[in-house]
Amino acid sequence: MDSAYNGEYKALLNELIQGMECAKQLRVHLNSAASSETQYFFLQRILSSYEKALLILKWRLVGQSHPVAPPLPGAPEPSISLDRSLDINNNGFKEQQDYNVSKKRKAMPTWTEQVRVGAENGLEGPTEDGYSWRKYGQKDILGAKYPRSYYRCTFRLMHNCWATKQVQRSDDDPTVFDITYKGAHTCTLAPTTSVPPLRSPEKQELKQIHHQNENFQAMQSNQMLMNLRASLRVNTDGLDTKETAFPFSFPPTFSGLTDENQHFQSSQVDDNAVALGTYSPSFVSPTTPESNYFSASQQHTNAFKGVHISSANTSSTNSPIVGLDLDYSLHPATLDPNFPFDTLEFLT
DNA sequence: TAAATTTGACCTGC
DNA sequence: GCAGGTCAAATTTA
Repeated sequence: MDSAYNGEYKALLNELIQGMECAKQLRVHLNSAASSETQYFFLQRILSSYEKALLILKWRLVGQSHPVAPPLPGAPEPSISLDRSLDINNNGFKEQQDYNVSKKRKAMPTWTEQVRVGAENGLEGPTEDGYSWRKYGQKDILGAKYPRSYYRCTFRLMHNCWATKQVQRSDDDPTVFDITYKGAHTCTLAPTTSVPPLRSPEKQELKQIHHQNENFQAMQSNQMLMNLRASLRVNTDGLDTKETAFPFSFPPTFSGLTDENQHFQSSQVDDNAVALGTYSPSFVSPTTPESNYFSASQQHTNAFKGVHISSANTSSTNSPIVGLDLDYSLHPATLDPNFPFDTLEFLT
């Protein structure tokens, strides 16, 4: 197995894991009567993971490295388009005869993503995809309410990177951006963090929308924290057996609500729960308050488990039922299944 | 002052 | 000929 194949395999595995994780989240949100926007967000993430996984498989099947790791810097790309609505047949793959190598601009590999500007991704959506872009044009598109912006890789000259992307705001939903990527990046040594932030109109609009959402989310989070604090029950069935070998992964950290002073007592825990000590909520997701994240630690083994606690307000009782899912363990080899966890706390 | 964005002109493909 | 895509000079920003 060569290194390129290793990289593709890992990327594929990563996409599938992400898709599975999002499906789990969606299931939780469906059961907890979360907002349709939250459910839509996870649905989009699942679809995106499937598309990227298919993209990787597709390139492997035609004997090419996928666009994340192109075969040769600056080389013309094979004629492959992944526009979901046009080019993928019933099997999800295009006919082999269409893979003609062409030097035409339109022949570059193309794929499209739809990104909703919302609480979950905020500014990390359309403009923060891990690469550095420079705007080189903007055009009014016939029949479209909003102009289309054209970006190319900042390192086109430095690293001969010919990746471009087009960003267009949806007519129907101004919070949705259609992003079309063309060409592969060959500038993996040039992370976004080394480049000053973009000053595009999209960025400014995104900031405004994000700011408007923040106040509402903080209010939601406070209410959720109070509800959870008032009636927390933890069901730890199967806590020590549901481990996986996948890397530990939590949602991005938000700089929003933090409350270090609130503690839940272990007396609030079900009889079948392991001794968890005190709960120290220091973080509640402001974006998905129905779902809050904890970590449970075993200090004697220096290991901890990722624990996903969700609350579902039931109509028959005033107490929200809190279910506990063990998602991933960071160091499964070092976990002692017979030893209780020392703490259960919100992630920060 | 360097780097990024804007915008009108030009190019390309259908 | 038209619409979309790109170029490059002018302008703006940090």
